[in-house]
Amino acid sequence: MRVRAGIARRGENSAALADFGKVIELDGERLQRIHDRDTIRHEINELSGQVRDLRQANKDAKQLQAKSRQLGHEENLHGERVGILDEEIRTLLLAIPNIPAEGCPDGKNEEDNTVLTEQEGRAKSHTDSAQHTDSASHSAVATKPIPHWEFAVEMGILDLERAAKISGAMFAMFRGDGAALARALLTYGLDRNSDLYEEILPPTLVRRDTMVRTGHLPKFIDDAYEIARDDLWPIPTGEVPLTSLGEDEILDESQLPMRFMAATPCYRREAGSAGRDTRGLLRVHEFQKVEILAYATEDQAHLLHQELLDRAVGAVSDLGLTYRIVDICTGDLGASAARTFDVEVYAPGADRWLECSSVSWFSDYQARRANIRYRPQGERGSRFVHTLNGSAVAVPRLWAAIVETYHLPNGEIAVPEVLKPYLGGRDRLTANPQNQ
RNA sequence: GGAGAGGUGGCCGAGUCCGGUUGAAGGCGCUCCCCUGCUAAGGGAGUAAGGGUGUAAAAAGCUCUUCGUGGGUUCAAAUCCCACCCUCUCCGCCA
Repeated sequence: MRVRAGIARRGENSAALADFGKVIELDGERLQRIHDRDTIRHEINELSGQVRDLRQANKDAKQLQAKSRQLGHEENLHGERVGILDEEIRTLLLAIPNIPAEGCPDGKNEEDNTVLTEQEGRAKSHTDSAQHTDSASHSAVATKPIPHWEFAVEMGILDLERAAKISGAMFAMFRGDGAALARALLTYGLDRNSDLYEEILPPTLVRRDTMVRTGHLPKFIDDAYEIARDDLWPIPTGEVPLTSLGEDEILDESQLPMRFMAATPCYRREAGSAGRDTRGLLRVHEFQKVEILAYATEDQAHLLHQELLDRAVGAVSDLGLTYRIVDICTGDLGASAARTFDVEVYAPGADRWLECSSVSWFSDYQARRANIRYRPQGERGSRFVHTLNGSAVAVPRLWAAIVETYHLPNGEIAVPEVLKPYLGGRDRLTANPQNQ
C-alpha cells in the first residue's frame, strides 16, 4: 500500500510498519463493533418510541422497557470495546509518522541529506564598506574568525555566565548592543513578511491537548517544559499556537491560503542532545524566533512551500550571511513532515553550519490532528487543509552568525545594511561599558 | 480568590421548571426558482457536521452520533444529577 511504502521510505521504521498493520486489524474490529452497536441503538430508539406511545395511551410498557434495558447492556459492551479500540488506535496512530512527499530524497540519516544551494555571503564587501575609516586591509576576512562565545562575551554583549547563574546551563542573556541586535532581528523578521503574513502575538503557555494536536506530545515529552500545577506547557516553537489557531474550524476555500507569523519565545529542554553543541548560542533552552506559517489547499501547498523557503532564505541572504539549503532525506525527516528544507547559516568563528530554519510541508498530517478543514468550492463536505511552516528568523543562531561574520579587526561589529534601520541607523555594535 | 448568570445550527434566538415524532419553533443571512421595465418589494423551495452501511467511484437510500466537554440516572435526556472547560456581571486582589 501507498502508506506502507511511504513509511518504509523513512528507513529504520519496522516498528511503525508493524503498528500500521495493527491499526488496520484493530480498525476492522472497530467497524464491526460500531455496526453492531448502532444496530442495537436503532432498536432501542424504536422501542423507546413504542414505550412512549403505550404510556401516552396509559398502557403497560414494562415488557418493552425490560427488553430495551437488556439491549442497553449489550450496547454498552460494544460501546466500551469501541472506546478501548479507539484509544489503542489513537495511541498507535500518534506514533506513526507522516508519509514523505514524492520528491523527498531517500536516505538513512542526516548524512544522506542533499545540499541544494550554497551561497557565499556578501558580508566581506559589507564589512569593507562599513569600515572605510579603517585601513582597507583590515577586512573581517583577513582576521582569523573567532567564536562568538569568546569575543562577544568579552565585549559584554553576551552574558552566558550570569544567564547560567540565573537559570542554569544553556541559557543565554544578551546585553547592551547584543540585546539591541536580538531585538532588531525580531522586528526585521516581522517587517519583511508583513506584506502577506498576519502578525500574531499568541499565548506561549498552552494546554497539553494543544501540544498533542500539533504532534509535540507525547513523542517529544522529554524535550518539553511542563508547568505541572496548571498542566500548561511552554511552547517549543510558535508553530504550536499558530497551527492551533484554526483548530476545529472549517474554513472557506476562498480564505486559503492563510498566512500567519509570530515572534515568540521558544522553550526546549534539549534532553535528547544533552552535552552536544553546548557552547555559546549553538543550542539554548530559551530563544526568540519569528515563525511563518500557512494553511493551504493541497494544490496550493507546493507554491506555499517554495514561498516560505524563499522568505526564510531571503532573510539570511539579505543579512549577507553565507548559507546553504539542505533537502532533508526520508531518514532524517521529522515525523510530522512530508518534505523539509533546512536553511543553514555559516558561523565562521565556530566554523560550523547552524540550522536556522526548517521549512516544512506537513501535508494534512497536522491538520488531521488539529482538525483544521476547509470547504472546497462546489463540493460537498470538507477537507483537511495542508499546513506549512518555517522560521523566518531564529534569533540566537543568526545573532551568532552575524557577530562572527561581521566581526571587525578593531573589535567592533559591523551592522548588516538591512539591520541599520532597526538599530537607529548605527553601523557598529560596540562593547558594553557596564559589563567589562 | 468570593458571589451570581450563562454556553442551543453560519448568526440571532425559543425550548430546559413539568424528560417523549425537537436535529431542534421563529427570525436573519445564504442558495435556487417564480413574479416584476431596472431597483426595491413580494411569492415558493432549500439551507449543519461527522461516523457506519451502500457504490467501480460517486450519489440516493438506510442508520448512528452531536444542543460547551466528559460521565451518570432512565425504555427514552437540549431538558434531571455530577465533574470539568469556557464566557459574562459584581466584589476582592494585582497590574
